[in-house]
Amino acid sequence: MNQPVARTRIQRKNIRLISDAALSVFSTYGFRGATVDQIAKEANLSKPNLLYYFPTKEAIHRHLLSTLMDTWLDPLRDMDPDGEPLEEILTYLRRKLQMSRDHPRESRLFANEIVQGAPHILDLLATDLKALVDDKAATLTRWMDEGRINRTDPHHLIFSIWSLTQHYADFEVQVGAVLGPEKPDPYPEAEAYLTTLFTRMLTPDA
Amino acid sequence: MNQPVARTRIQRKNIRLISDAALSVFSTYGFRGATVDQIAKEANLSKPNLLYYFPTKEAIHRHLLSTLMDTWLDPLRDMDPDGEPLEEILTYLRRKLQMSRDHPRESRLFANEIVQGAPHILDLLATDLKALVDDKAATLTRWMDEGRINRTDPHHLIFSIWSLTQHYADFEVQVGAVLGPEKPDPYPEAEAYLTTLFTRMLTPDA
DNA sequence: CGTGCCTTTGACCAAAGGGTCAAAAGTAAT
DNA sequence: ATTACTTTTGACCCTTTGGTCAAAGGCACG
Repeated sequence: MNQPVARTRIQRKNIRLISDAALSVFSTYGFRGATVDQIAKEANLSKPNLLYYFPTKEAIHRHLLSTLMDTWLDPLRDMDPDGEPLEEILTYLRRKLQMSRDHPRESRLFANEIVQGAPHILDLLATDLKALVDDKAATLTRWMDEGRINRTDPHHLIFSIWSLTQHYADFEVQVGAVLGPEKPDPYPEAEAYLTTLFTRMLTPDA
Repeated sequence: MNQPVARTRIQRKNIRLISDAALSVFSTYGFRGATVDQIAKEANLSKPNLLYYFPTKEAIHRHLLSTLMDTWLDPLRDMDPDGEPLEEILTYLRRKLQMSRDHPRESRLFANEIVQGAPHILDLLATDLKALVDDKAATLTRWMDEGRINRTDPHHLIFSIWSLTQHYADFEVQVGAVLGPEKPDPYPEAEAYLTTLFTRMLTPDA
């Protein structure tokens, strides 16, 4: 059971339980701050039972990160070079925002990992992620060359979409504290604000 | 030595050493992931010696957070209700970006704290920070009423400045990995990009 | 129902962690 | 040089933590 390639029904169920529990715990405390006991308790398993499915704490963490990495980048991957530029970018923006709303723990897992120096995925960032971003940046540059969106730095454009959307998941408690209890769901306003922001930024000058 | 009110030269020196070391360690591993031994080693002190100045690990962390909180909010506090709106906002933006560049560890300390649910400062966020933001949001709203900047959601405008600027400190390794080693300093481009972004967003339509 | 495999667990271990303490080593002012 | 005070340290303690192991308890299938 070194890599969790689930064969039986029980395995599938428990690996799902553990992954979910670990996601909660790692995203709340970071890798070093999380404990195996805590994950086990959250999953309603005994610690040795948990370690029967994943040999080490690191293996659980690795499993989560690699499972999530792909999902996380899908929206960017799906940005269509042949689509209508502004529409493609706004769709990307909205999908990212939707991911913050629907999967805040996943977002915070990555946030923890990266804030802490990305010790477990630094190589992936410098290879896979860089390649994808460079590719999409080239598409953005072409759109700018064609005069279909305003000229600007494509990499920083992408960074800005990341930071703005992930902020609502990663800094959820701060957003909640500042907006106060009478505004429990900031996402509708966020979407309107961000749509305007990028529309104004990118719509070609007359 | 319950609260570090430095009296002697040695105390001042060691409290400075400890604070600096603790900043590095807490900002890299989060509160629970950090160890007292590690902070002590980083400060070139023995563990008992460190604990002579701060009674507990929590006390060091509290000391850092409360010391930094004020500094951190100064740029927003300084946004002048009687100034030129766009200029005030862009100055705020640039000062925040400068803080990310000059004090990335401080930024990551807060990022860790807030990503992990802000257990130690949640009350401050809901009181002091909320009050300050609400106050400045009112100023922004007035500027919009006066037609001096475009109308938009003032709270989300502030959130966007936070997220965009802090991104460069908090996600430093990711930015570095994506831009690659030949672009070691992203800040000039970031400043140009963000200036354009907010200028386009806020300059009143003709 | 018996056999063989999968799953679960209580007991245990060594290392690391936060923190204490009494005694030693400095420091400063007389 | 003495005195009174501050600073530093080695040794120690208890708890938490990541991980092991052998034995017990299920489960499926002929």
